[in-house]
Amino acid sequence: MGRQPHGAAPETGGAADFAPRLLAWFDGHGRHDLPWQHPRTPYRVWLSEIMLQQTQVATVTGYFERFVAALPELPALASASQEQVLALWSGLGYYARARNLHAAAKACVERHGGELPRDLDALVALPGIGRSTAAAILSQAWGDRHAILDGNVKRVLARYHGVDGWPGTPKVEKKLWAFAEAHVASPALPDDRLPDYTQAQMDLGATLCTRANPACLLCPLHTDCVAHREGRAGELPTPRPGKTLPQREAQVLWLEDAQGRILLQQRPPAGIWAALWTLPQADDEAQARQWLERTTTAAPAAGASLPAIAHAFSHYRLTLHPRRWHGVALRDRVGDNDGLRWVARGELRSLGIPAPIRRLLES
DNA sequence: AATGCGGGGAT
DNA sequence: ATCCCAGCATT
Repeated sequence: MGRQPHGAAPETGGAADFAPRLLAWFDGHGRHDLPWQHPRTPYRVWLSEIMLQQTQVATVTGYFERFVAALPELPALASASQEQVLALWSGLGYYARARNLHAAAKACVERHGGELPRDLDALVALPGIGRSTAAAILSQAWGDRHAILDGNVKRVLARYHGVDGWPGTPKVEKKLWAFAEAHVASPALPDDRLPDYTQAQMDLGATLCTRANPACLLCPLHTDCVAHREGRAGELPTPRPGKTLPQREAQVLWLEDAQGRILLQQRPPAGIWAALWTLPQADDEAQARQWLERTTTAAPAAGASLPAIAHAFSHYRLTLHPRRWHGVALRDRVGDNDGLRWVARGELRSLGIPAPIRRLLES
């Protein structure tokens, strides 16, 4: 979409002003000191974008600092162990991101000379990088002209253009992509300002055009914003259809040996908490007793019950019922192939452990 | 087109 | 207690 031929058309005149107004606001009010902006290398931008998927900035910053301190460049990540990568990710959630990141780094060493490719399709071909993440990397690290469409931009554009419908549906998402592409193609967006433009959209969405209580009167776009004009900023974007989450229970077995080491078990490579280390888990008390008798010397009835732990996932709720035994040994015929491992307390921080289990063990 | 996949911040 | 966040992969 180019400039209007003469003057500003009443309905769409705001569209040509989108980028300039956003940039002017960004220069004075945007975030210019996020950790991945200094230096803004492709590797650091990539890592930040992956960590920021479905995760807020305040949660990410500490993880980002620790990760780049341990693995400062792409080749270091490629040659790191999966164990180290998962340990650095431990507590951040969505662990497939870490496995994909690791695999993508190896692919870059194999196929791209140890660097991220400066090409949208080549980036999207890497595991864990979709269209929006690829565009964010290219625009922020290289200044290339690509549109992003993350949660912030979806919210800003749904309001600015008055787009109805939940953005999770392909139909609505397609509309939003079209608007995002139109704005980034505007001649009013200077060639040298793509990194700032991309950051500015996310900053606006994160600081002013927030989900609840948007600060419309401070917004540089509010005079052209359809939602604001119609008093619907509070209703857009349309919320996701509600659903009641299923409830599940699990028994958690906290076993310590004579030296106070803790028995951990590595979870299967797929599913929830894939490949992470957790306390042995059973679906109910009967299965817990059976597993204890078959695998350990622990007397099932001797376990001390601990307070239940409520943990919410995005798709179900889990109530964990922990019990604890001391002075336990494994039975002779239990091999190493069960993914079982005695772990000293000091060793816990070097392993990928789900957040609620880590909290329990450190309580 | 729908679902699986964490954890925490905001209200 | 509820929603959803700098999404992507899989089915």
